[in-house]
Amino acid sequence: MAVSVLIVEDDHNISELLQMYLEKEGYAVTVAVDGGQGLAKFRAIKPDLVLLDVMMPVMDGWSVCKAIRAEAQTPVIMLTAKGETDDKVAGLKTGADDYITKPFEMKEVLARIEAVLRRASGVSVEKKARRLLFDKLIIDMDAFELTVDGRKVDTPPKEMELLYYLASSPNRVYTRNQLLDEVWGFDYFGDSRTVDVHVKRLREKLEGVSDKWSLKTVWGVGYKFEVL
Amino acid sequence: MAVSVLIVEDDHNISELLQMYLEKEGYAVTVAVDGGQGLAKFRAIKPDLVLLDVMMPVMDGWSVCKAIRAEAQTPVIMLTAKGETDDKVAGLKTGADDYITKPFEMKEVLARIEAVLRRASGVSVEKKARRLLFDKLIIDMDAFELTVDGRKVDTPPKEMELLYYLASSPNRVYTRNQLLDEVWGFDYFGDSRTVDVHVKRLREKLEGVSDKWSLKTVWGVGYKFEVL
DNA sequence: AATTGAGGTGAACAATTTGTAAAGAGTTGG
DNA sequence: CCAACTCTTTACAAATTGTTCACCTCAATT
Repeated sequence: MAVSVLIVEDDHNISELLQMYLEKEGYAVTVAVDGGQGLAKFRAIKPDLVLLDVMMPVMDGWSVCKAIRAEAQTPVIMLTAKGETDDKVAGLKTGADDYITKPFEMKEVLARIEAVLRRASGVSVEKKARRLLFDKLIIDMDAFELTVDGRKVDTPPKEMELLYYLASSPNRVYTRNQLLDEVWGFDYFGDSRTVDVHVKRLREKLEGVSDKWSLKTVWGVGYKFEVL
Repeated sequence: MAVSVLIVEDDHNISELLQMYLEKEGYAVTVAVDGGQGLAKFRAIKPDLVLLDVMMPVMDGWSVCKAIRAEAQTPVIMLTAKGETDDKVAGLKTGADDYITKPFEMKEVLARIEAVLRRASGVSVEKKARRLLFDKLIIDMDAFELTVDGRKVDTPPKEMELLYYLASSPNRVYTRNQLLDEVWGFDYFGDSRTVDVHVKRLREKLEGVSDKWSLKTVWGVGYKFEVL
């Protein structure tokens, strides 16, 4: 059963962006464009979590939050512009579980949603392994360390994330565009050859280390982390 | 089984704030709005701990405390307004276990509750170590002291907490935003570069002391306390 | 074998991130 | 209320990474 999220946000650009990203992650997303509609949809669908913009005409986020709190314990994450809220106590009183300051990164939003859901419990959020082990290779995203043949190898963020992503699904091929979407973010607009360069640099660090795995090119398609 | 706390407080703002924070920490909270109700609820639910406002109409905190003491050893923490210092003397007689002066910080309340519960024992509060030991480094959050190479080093609160947080999970990277959330509080809205400055000042105190650990920057990600 | 398009590679350049100093704001204790 | 201390912000230089581009190599197809 999918986890459902209600987005209450009057800025169409933002809500669309959120919706796209969350749906990609497997959430069932519903969007409301103002406080009143938000409350109505909240009652109708009883979502597992609410993303709530603070600044909205007519009925602002705090009021909606308070109303939601009056009838359910559904976790609420407020979307606030920086400096928008001076009164932290007021915020806490209306019962928000977390805040996200605009402008935000999608990765942060996802992380917070998972954190809040985990805290609120009841809803289980399955977690991916943050540490991948292969022959003479450890990809540790918690420590953000790449260990090759027992030695730590300094590796920049993009390379780490790319390798982690590929190695998370061994033997599966990804096109450059898929990798750009997943590792760089779907809002990235750049040359797909950028992927090649990162693969090349990863290969410099990884080649000849083990014959049990390798970063392979699938001609005309993309790349994969092949494990024998 | 959750630890239960009874809050006896006539100021609705304060009790609500306390309740919210404590519930977030996993406590089962019950609120009473005056002394009489407090005593009734105390008898009904037999909480593990009582937070008791001193200034209340009709039946004040001291009377309630005395009544509680007459029938149980349940730990009691008194909430006193600043300037009611004479209350401390009275408090000793009525058997309160601790005092918190308004206005208080939630962190302090949580710390005291845990301290009192630990002292009173019987109730087990699984706790993180408040004292971390590394080569030539002692981070003691109970004494709030940092000992580097055998010498006490005067260290401001934020730096202590930041170091403690990082050192609590050695080798794990935290982003600036995660650190702001955990150390500064999730309702903190400020520049993430503030973290950098605190790290810098910590480094001044810590650099060159031991080769077994260090405060490392993970470029593009954040910071970690690395232990070899 | 030639052709064509995809991938490899090195280097330049651009963009981002971090270290640091210093100033100003905020707090605390006497 | 002042003095001392702490925290936050800001600015700029330095370091590092990310991106693009040109050119070369290689694979598949005819």
